[in-house]
Amino acid sequence: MQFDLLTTDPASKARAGKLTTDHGVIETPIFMPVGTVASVKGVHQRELREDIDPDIILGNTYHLYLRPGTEILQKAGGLHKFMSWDRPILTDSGGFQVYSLSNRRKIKEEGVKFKSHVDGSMHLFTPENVMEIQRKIGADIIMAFDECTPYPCDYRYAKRSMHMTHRWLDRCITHFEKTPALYGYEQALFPIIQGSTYKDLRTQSAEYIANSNAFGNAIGGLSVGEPAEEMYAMTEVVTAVLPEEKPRYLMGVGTPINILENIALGIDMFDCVMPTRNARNGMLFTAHGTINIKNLKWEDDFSPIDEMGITWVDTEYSKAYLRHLFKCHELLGMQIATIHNLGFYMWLVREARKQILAGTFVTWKEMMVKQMDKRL
RNA sequence: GGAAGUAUUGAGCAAUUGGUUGGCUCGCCUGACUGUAAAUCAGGUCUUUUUGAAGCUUGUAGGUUCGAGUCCUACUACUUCCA
Repeated sequence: MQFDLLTTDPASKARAGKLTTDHGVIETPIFMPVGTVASVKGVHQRELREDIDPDIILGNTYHLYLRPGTEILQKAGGLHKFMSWDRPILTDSGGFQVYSLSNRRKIKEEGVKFKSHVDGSMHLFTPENVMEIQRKIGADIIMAFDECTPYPCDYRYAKRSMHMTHRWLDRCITHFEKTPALYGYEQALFPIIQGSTYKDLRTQSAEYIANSNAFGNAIGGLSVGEPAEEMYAMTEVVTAVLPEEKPRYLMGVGTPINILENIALGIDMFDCVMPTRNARNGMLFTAHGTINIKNLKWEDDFSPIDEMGITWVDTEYSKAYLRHLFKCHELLGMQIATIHNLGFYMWLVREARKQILAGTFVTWKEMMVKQMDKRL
């Protein structure tokens, strides 16, 4: 696996790079669609490949461990084969579930005891077994097991949690190095910076994570409800510490505007459920603002979903038709909206990359941020 | 022609022995959604009002009663059964 930093924007900290994996090249900055349980909800792999065309997608360790389980995934020959996706995959470790399933788990130094949201059974996640599970899932990039703290989070807790995440990282690395890749291609482990919204903790965590000398570095614990300004402030603090020559992944972000702002701060990789989830709930992202397609005002608007026509669905279908599908709870509506949103997100990061390479990123970004900050 | 039953806010249902109907579900309208317990969740949805609040309401018209969606009478509409 290799990361080549191609350009750094002179007017910002934005970067364009190239991450080469055994499953293909990832051009950064990149947005990674989320496919939690071995499916990017609402789209076929063929549509994903041909219409949306992301360089990499996400899976989730906690969810895949529960269903179908590591045994099945191993029998299948790994997640790529199981889900028929031959491009790169990144798996999150389950650290986010420590946060989002907070009422069904207990955190200890040893690890986290989970009550399954599927059948209520008890499971223990430790840095060690999370590495093993991720080896068996077989994603190209795997994540360290961390605690994603909520917002707001008091300083003492954030500090204690951060240190535990660091200790967990050491255990992750030790165990990762002890366990071989199972399917004949390389896997890289990304450590995760925590520290909530405290600059000193973030700096400290970034230093610790940078010292682990991993292939790439991730920023976690953001986009959990804090104001965007705080998120940007934390990104800035952290990127100042992280090595230039390694990819930086901001986990769980975000809105199109969040993504552009964080690209400007030096982030290379993003993932977020927003384009897919919001699509299923009737929200469309466009270059000119967001659309709630369920709104009455689209009832007789026969103009294309999106004049830009990034994906074929944009011009194939009208707003009135898409609204109709949503009002009737037709599955097709969610599929169309998902293809549209993911197509738009991919266009956004690809265009950002072009602008960075052309040296025009900042002007373009300012224009886009202004333009997208609207409801249609 | 005869008999029985039903009538509540867009729809469908609820509402103690008569004791504040405006409660529920759906629909509709509007929000929300950031490493997916999410095709989910929240709010609104009789009228007037900017809020606060005020007012009207259980097919129609009467009656009994301190008090009627609930009991009685007539009418109207619908449903079912018998001719």
